[in-house]
Amino acid sequence: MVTSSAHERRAGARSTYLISMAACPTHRGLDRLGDSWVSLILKELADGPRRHGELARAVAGATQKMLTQTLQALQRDGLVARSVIDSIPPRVEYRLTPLGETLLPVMAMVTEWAERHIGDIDTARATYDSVTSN
Amino acid sequence: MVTSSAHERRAGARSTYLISMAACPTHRGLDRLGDSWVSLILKELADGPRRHGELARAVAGATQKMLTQTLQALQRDGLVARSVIDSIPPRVEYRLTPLGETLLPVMAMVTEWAERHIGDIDTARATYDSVTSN
DNA sequence: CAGAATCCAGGCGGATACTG
DNA sequence: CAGTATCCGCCTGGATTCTG
Repeated sequence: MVTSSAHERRAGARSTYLISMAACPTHRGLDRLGDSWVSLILKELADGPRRHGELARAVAGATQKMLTQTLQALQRDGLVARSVIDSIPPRVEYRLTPLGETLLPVMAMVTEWAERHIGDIDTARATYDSVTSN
Repeated sequence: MVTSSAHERRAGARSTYLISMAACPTHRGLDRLGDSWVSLILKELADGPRRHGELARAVAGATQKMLTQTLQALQRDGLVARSVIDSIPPRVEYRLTPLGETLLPVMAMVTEWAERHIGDIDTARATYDSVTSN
């Protein structure tokens, strides 16, 4: 099993605070979106279906392992659909499900925010570092 | 140093693919927001300044270590401001910076999406699991 | 009360090799 | 081409203890 987040897992181990956060949808949602390669994959699939190999190239930097793993997680959550056209060689296509498409506007907003403010963050970071560590 | 994301660090280690993702603002933004406790802290600070202890209680489930660590990261990114009113016992207040406040609409949208669709995700997940593992 | 410091298990993700 | 399986180092985050 590849799916449940670190928190879910740990929450299962000890008994406490299941209540306080496990049920928070926002937290859970961000947990998915934050999952390292999700944003890149989603961005790629936003333009239409992609084959496995195409994704591998587009999302360069992701290990093949991570790519498959992430795609499976997205599939499990019903955000991405996988279809096999078995021929030789095999073709596998991934596409957004309708549910997955509802994510695009959200992603767009995050992107807009990030592009607008990433500079401020870098500045703040540089300032903080120079003040702190010298 | 507590700050740089797993990817940044690993990207530094090996030389490849710095190009393809390190610079993507969306990815970087989500990397922050996805940071496990950020959403909960932000949610709390959205209603106004909070003391350390208040946050500790509100974000129950976070270790003291994680709380401090996350707050420092947010501070470094210029999203949260820390002010010390030194008295005995000491008071420390955290509040959103103006930059941090620009995040609230984004968070709101994520929250709305999550609340609306988290059910679908759970359904999809249950279906997937029952099909896969039986 | 706020937080820094240390110790340590367990999980994450990279590299590699192998199947249909 | 698409995907699985195994091995393993490193980082993350929890528990605990100690200051101002």
